[in-house]
Amino acid sequence: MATEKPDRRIQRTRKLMQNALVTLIAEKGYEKVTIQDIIDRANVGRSTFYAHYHDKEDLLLRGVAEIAYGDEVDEQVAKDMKRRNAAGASGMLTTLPMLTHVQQNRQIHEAMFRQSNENAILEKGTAYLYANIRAQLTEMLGEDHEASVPLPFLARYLTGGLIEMTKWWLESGMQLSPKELDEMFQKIAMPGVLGVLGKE
Amino acid sequence: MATEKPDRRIQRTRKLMQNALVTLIAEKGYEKVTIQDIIDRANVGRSTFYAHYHDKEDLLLRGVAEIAYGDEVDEQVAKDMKRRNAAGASGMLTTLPMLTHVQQNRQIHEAMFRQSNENAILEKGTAYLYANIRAQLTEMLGEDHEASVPLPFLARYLTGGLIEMTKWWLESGMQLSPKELDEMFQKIAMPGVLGVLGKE
DNA sequence: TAAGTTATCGAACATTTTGTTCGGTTTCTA
DNA sequence: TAGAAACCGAACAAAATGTTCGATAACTTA
Repeated sequence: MATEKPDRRIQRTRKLMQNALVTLIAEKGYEKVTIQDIIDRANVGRSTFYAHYHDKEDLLLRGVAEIAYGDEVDEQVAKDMKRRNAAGASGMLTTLPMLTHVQQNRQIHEAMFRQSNENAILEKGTAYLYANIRAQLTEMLGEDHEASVPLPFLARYLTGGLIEMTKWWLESGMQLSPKELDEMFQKIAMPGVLGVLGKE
Repeated sequence: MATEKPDRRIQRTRKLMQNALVTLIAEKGYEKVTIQDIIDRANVGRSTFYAHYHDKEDLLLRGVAEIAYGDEVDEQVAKDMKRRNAAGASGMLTTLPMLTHVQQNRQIHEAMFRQSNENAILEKGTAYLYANIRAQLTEMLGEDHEASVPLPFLARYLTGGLIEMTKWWLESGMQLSPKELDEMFQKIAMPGVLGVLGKE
């Protein structure tokens, strides 16, 4: 599958630049990282950078992202999924391998999410939505009940689902009315919500 | 609440720059938009831009984001929520006002999501996760059943929830084990999934 | 291990983008 | 209509990007 291993110098240089980018993102955020920062941290020449990657994003995608979501990971997850099928775990989605993978590659994922927080306007919208949802959940729960999962966790989950659902809506040309979309959302979200809130 | 209305020239100039940024993001993506692009499109002087905003992100946050998630919007949603409470719609989350708002401010939201797609590494991870989830759903559904919502919609919703949940996990210091997190996810997600797949 | 290939270095350079300054002009408010 | 405030735009400094090329160092393979 993988082509022959390249020259050692190439491997070294690329790994140096990949690590440099990841740690720099963790420190100051993706946008604020300059090429100069990267080559200083990696201690490689300027022209060397451009010999490997076209620009910063190229390094991120072809370099860093492959560590997190390349072929090796795919194989690992595929293996874990087979094991899950063998164990006969139907009625649930297999997400454990992915969560384990996040734990094992924590730094890369922190860099990844750190970058996502740089989307200022989306972050503001997300925070707004989260606060709204969380308030509603608190109200729904009342004082006499206790949820079987942390409320912030539940609110974050719903916020993320709602936003991704909205992206789908826009990307697919807004064929549905807000009312139709809302009904679909209630249908897939509420059973689980009512369950953990002890309100079934 | 709102302070006295500023000079007309200020209102005009800011609106021009805000619109310029939104349309430019829609065209070429946030990162590729330069200050020069903005002032050309808005047809204002260079120094004028810096008289109002510190940089591009400042315009996005203090300018554009306020249109989408400022005080006026808050009031609107609050009003709609009160109406919903009056209608006694318990057992569901109030998201319809937000969806309507997205529909009414489509261009801004498209710009917002367009920017989020510029996070190359997160996008790759999301696409990977989406493909995985969608495949699992297809398998779970089988051939004899039909889902009551579009499968891509469901898969996107779950993907978004899963990612936001993971961000929460990391941000809160990874206190829980992958197994515990997975169990919580199954608990809140699966009832709705099994419901729409007709597998209860 | 020697020969030949390939990667890296680093300085120099053109280009682009950013951010600031300031005197002159236009537009607003009262 | 007079004074205040905003806008213009050219000119500039500084920072970052991206390219080139000859010299040097490191690797591979026979």
